[in-house]
Parts: sequence; structure tokens; C-alpha cells
Amino acid sequence: MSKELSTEEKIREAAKNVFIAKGFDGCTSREIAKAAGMNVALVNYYFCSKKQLFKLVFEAALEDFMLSTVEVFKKDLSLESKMRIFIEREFEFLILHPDIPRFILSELSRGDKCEFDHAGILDKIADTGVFEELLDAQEKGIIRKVDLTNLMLLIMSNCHYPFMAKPLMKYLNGLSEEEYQERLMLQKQYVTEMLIGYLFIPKTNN
Amino acid sequence: MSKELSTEEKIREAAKNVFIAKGFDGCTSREIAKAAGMNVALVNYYFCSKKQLFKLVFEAALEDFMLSTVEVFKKDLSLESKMRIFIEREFEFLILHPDIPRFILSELSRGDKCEFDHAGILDKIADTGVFEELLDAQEKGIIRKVDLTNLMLLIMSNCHYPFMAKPLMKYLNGLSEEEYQERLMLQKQYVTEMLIGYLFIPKTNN
DNA sequence: AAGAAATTTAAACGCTTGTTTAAAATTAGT
DNA sequence: ACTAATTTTAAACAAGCGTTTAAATTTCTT
Repeated sequence: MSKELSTEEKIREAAKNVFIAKGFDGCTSREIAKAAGMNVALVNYYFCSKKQLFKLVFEAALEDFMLSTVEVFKKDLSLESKMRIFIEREFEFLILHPDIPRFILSELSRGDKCEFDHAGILDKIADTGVFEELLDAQEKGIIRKVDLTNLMLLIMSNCHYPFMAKPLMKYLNGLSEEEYQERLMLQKQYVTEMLIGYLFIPKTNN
Repeated sequence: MSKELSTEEKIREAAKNVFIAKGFDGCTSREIAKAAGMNVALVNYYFCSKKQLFKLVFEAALEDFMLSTVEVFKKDLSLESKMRIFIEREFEFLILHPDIPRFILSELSRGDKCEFDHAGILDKIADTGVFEELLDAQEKGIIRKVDLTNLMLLIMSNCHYPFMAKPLMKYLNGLSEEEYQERLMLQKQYVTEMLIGYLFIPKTNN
């Protein structure tokens, strides 16, 4: 097994798990140290402060969150195929990391904890050419002319929210974990068909 | 003006604002007391503990959140009209209380803080007859046969997420508050048309 | 093997936390 | 007006917080 993690990496990994599960305010330095099997002082020895460690974890999570699935737009496929694959991969990513959307949006909502370096993320997304491709498709009448902010919201809403709302929905509908996972797989299908059906303008044969 | 709030009500009101803005872990009893213009000890004099005060605030917010817009299903309108009005009111509610979805889902995601009484909420929703009406419409072929959990997810995703993602979207797209509010108004239209278009099966005239 | 550097530890620092106490101030009852 | 009950206050409590210190241990260099 890959037990060859350095102390620094062990702390970073433990911090990621604890921060994402409980949030910056909801955990302590000692808790992170214990999760990493270390002394408290080592956390600050390697990362100076709880804030700084959090900043590293958050920025890594944000980058993962935003970039994990957009590289599909570099491929040579039809826009509809790309959209389908994008949603497919987004759900795959979120099944592995279901807490990341809530973590990102929660921590971002009160940004006084520390300023984050979002810089570069938008550039990396832009580098895939996705924005040009969408605008081009709008010009050609392939997809609906909707502001890209609204377009992103439509897609992200339907991908992220089902994972964020899991505790609420499980209770309200009395579902087990397995049953909710089944609903998530169905949701992926519905969301894909709904978004494709709404965004893509049917070809008129006249 | 209605400055006739009792001490207890002032604390409850201040606690609501502070808890929703910063979360249970992100604020202190003294902060709530100061926001209410009171001594710290008064918080516990009236509400016993921070946990108990939070429980009251959370349950009230959850009830508001889940019940504020469902009474439209008691009215005598077509299902499509009800759905349109429901989404309209959901957005209206969220423009007034944009932080509630994030608050509810965040605090619910680590339920060890205290157990909440969700009981009754589902019953009150059921009392509007919305579930029977939806199942009936599915039987009659008016709307798509989709599990009600998935149906709720489709609607809630598209209503709640645009408000939860505001900090992220404002940064990513470099938008001012006013510009984002404009996008939200547009989003309401898009979401309504997309959901109606997907859920309702077009009448076939043959 | 010896000494220097890096790592790890236990202990302590000052400060803030939620909560409690006991006295002061206000209100209510007669 | 006097007493009792209620409300409000300032002060204190132990416990936990993030962080620092200085000594112990390990690792590296020669």
C-alpha cells in the first residue's frame, strides 16, 4: 500500500478530510493533528497556522472542483456529446467527493477567513475553449442564446445540488444511503435529458 | 415603528441573523448578545444554552424554508399554473432570504450539533395535497413519471442553487450585486420554462 | 562516531469560549 | 410603601482554543 506519505502530506491529507467534513469553524487544530496521528505543534511547524493550512486545502479543493471535468471540452466531439460526457463526469466526480460543493460554497459565503487565490482557475477553464465554443454555438443557432452565467448556473445547479441536499432529502423521503445513490443515478439521466432538451435548439428540416 | 419587541424576541431575532450569516460554529454567544444589545447572560437566562437557541432558530428557518411556498397547491388551478406560481414564489422568497438554503443544508450536513424536530413538516406539505396531485398527474400522463424524490430534486436544485452559489458566480464572472440580481431574474424564467418543458408531456392531437 | 540540522514532543502561553453565580435593578402584587 | 418576584448586570468559572517555546529525539553530513 501507499503508506509512504511524509508527515507534511499526512497532515495535509488529514486537514482536507477534517476541513471538508466540519468546516474551518467546526474543527480544531488538535483534531486535525489527531486525525493525522501527530502532535498539535507539528501542524504549525509545517503550515504556520490553521488559517494558512485551510487556505491551501480550500484552494486545492476549489481547483479540483472547477477543473476536474472541463477538459472534455478540449476533445474533438460534438457539443452535445461534450455536454453529456461533462455531466456524466461531474456526477462521477461528485459521487467520489460528495461534500465538496457544500464545502466550497459554505466557506466562500463568508470570505473573511482569508482571501483565496481564485486566479488562474477561470483562465484554465477558458483554456479549454469551452466559452468560445458555447458562444459560437449560440451564434450558429445550435444552442439557446442564454448568458453564460445563466448557462453555468443551469448546469451546476442540477449537478451539485443533489449532493448538497442529501441529508435533507434522505430524511424527507426516508431513504437509505443505497436508495439515495439509486436516485442520484436516475437524477443524472433526468438532468442530462432535461438540460440537453432545453439548451439545444432542435434542427428544423424545412 | 415596531420597536415593541420583548427582550426574548430581540435575542431570538438577533440569533436568527447571526446564526444564518455565520453558522453555529462561526459565531459566539457574546456576538449574539451584542447584536441584540444585551448582556451575554441574558441569552442563557431566556434560552438555557447556545445549542437550544440554535435549535429553535434552525427549526423555524427550516419550516419557513419548506412551507413558505407550497400552499399554492391548495388552490384551484391547473398543475402547470401551480408549478409556475410555485417557482415564482420560491424565487421571491429566496430574494428576501438568500442565505437560508445554504444555512439549512450546511447545518444539516453535520447533524451532531443537536437533533432537529423535522416532524410535522412533511405532514404539512402533504396536507396541501401536492403529492397526490403529482402522482395523479403522472397516472393521467400529464407529467413525466419520475420518482417524487427526483422531481423534488429537479425543482429545488434549480431554485435554491442560484442563491447558494452567488459568491462563487459573482467572482467567476466578475459581476456586481445588481448584475447578479438581474441574472437571478433571468434564471427564474429559464428555470421555469426548462422544468415545465421537461416535466409536462405535450398533448398529442391524434 | 561526532556534531549540526531537522523533526517531534510535552508543556505552557494568553485569550476566548459557553455557562454560572450572586448581586443589583426593575417590575409586580398587595 | 413594602415585599417578593422578575429581569438585568458584571464578574468569575473551568475548559478549550490557536500558537509558541524549549527541550528531546531523530536524521543528515562529514
